[in-house]
Amino acid sequence: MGHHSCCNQQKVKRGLWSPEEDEKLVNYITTHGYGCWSEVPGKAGLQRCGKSCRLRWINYLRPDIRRGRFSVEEEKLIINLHAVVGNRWAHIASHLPGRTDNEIKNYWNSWIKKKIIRKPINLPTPTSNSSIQNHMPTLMQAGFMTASINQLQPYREINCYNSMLPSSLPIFMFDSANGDGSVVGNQNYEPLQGLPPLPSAEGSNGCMTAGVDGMVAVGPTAGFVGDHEGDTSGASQECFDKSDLSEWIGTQLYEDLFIWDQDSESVCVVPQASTNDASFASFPFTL
DNA sequence: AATCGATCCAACCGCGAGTAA
DNA sequence: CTTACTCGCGGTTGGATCGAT
Repeated sequence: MGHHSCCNQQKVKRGLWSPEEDEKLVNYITTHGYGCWSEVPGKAGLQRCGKSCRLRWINYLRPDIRRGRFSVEEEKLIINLHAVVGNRWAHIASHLPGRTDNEIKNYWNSWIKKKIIRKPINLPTPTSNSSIQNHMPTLMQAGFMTASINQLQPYREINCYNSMLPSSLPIFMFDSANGDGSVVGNQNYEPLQGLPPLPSAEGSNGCMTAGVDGMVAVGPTAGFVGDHEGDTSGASQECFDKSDLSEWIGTQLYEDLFIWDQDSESVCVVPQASTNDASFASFPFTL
């Protein structure tokens, strides 16, 4: 495509920066500052566009930049922040002094590739929900954290595999009786402490529509997951909006989550870092 | 040593927001 | 109100590097 508007009137160099260009930019910025990036190339004697200068300075040349591998603490912080704000890299970077949004984004994308790209596995034909339970080790071996929902009915029907789940794994059900999505607990039916109430569920604002015997599972870094496969109520397949759930999700991190839908006799996988419906739907496992 | 696929990451692109004229 | 322009952001690309064979 075309160049930036700020580059149209001049012949600009592109590609990697040379040490000489870096030196010119650093010398100019350190003595004059950068009030207007579009003026920087001309005044600094660079055949670059202002946008390129800005990017080079912010991502590489500024003195407070921190390079090298991310520490464990930084990694945790990135994961936690991503669970809250999603792909708002600049926001995440603002919490990590010396790190750039670009660096964090690159790190995250490569991390994602390592963590979530897995091949589908063959699952056995279930005769009952317990048969799924029998094969949980297989799923675990394949690298998935697993959970199972006996029936997608109100929360009292939750049937999970307690020993295989972290105690903090949040599962919350949409209560069709009162249109309230406020029931939150872990697989032991214990309410999770210190969590704010779920956002109100209103179909018009991206939250799950009232009246659906739906289920929402908070996946790993996902903000939301759609309601269950096989829902024939005709109601919305809308999800809780990620931003609405961000406070609730907080700093939790989970591995892939298996959801067993008895109605459709299928298992769906909520992949790590799934961030939308499409991603959810792209991992169906029909038995 | 050579080859080649995988991975990394610096840089580019397009878009939206803000703002001045 | 409209237009033009700049800045900043997130998504994407492609060259450089790494590692396995």
